[in-house]
Amino acid sequence: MSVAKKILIADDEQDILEILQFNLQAEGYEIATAKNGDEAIEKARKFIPDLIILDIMMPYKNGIEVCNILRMSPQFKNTLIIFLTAMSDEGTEIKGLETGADDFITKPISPKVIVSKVNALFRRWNKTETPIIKVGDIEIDRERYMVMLKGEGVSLARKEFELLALLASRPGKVFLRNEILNQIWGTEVIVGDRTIDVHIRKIRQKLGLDCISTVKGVGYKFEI
Amino acid sequence: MSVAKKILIADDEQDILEILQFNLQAEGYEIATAKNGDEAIEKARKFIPDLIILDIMMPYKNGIEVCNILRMSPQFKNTLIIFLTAMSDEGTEIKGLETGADDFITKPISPKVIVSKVNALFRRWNKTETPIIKVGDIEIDRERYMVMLKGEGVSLARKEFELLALLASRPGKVFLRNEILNQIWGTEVIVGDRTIDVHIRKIRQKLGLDCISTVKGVGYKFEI
DNA sequence: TTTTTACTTAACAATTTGATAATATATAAC
DNA sequence: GTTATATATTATCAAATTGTTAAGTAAAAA
Repeated sequence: MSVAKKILIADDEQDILEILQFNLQAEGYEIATAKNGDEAIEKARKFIPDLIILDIMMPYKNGIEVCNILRMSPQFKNTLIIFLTAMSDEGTEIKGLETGADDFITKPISPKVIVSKVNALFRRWNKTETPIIKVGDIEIDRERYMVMLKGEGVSLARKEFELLALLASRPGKVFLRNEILNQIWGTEVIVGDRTIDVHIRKIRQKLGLDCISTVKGVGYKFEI
Repeated sequence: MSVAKKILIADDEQDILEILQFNLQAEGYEIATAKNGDEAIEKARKFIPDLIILDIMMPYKNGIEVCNILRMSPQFKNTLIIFLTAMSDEGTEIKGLETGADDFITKPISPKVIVSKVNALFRRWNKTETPIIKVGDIEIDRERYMVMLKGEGVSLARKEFELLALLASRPGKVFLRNEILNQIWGTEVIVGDRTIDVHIRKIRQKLGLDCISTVKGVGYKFEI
């Protein structure tokens, strides 16, 4: 199973924020919210979402401005952006699409429609995006199920690979043991306490590199 | 620039057909039109469009039915489909997306919006599919159903050929067993667990070359 | 009809993987 | 420094996965 996709929602109406947050969380997405343009930019930089839902009309920088600013930085070149627009102002819609938005949704919004669109966007996006993670000397190619260490291929078993890919998907972030269990083993399967350790050990052994560090009492993190 | 992309538009309202045709033609697309569901299917088979714009409400098979029928044939597995829906009938929209549509547009339509969406979709989908795949010493001609190995023709049975062509369509990518089953056998047919293995074995045998590698617990990939 | 070909399945061998138990080691708390 | 707790390490074994061969079936070709 892959990592939960992150979505940032920016809207000045509290109701909409809550409705969207609730519905998208129920689909398994990880959500952050912002109440205005400036906050949206700030949160985007911290949260690094895969998708940003931007209301066009917001105080302190509108959605289009936010989109333009974010798109300038290479970090957000490939981030999906959906605009939320109050009326069917055609000019705005077009402008939005040309700014680099990937879709737009007209208010009043319907939770089901939004969830559908979001799912569809990710489905499509998954196909085109290259799932390669590069950190330092390590290159993790989820499509090829390959790990390259200084150009040399290292062969990991499935669980090992998935575990490494999970940790490396967000270098620096500490993954709780529970998080790891949920992501790799799912909620149904129950495995013993030492299972994660053993897999971690095998990864360390095979990579011969100290890139996974233990945070005692908490979990593990990937770092160079 | 490559060959003009082909778009089939199916709608029972003459006005809409004309407006869309005019606008999309102006963008350089090659257009075919249909006035009802049956005609849409017929034209699709002849015209082999890259994108189909389907009105939901049409006489003789509605858009969803057309979509379902087309998606059954592997020829249209990767064709883009956009639904055109009259009112924001939420249920229909959802159903459409789950049927395999890639997007939907709500009437009343705006030519500009549609052109934008179409352009955006193609931009995203721009994975040029060549009928001939060349990797190393191997040449796979999907049109002629022929495999050449170092200039020598190798004769593969149909399933073998399709399997090889699928794997070779993206060298390096690991295809999950499920993916393979869906692509080659379709969702309806159910075959045993060892079927894929046996075909893989035959391909390996006939090619006498180690170009398909197993990723245990995951699937197979084509590599030189 | 007979023969050939393509496809699928069954059965078993070979291999790999994943989980656990048992023990050792490190780290934090006292 | 000692104790308690968490993690590391290793070996072992069961389960899951794939490889291989042979054989059966149905459709196409001769």
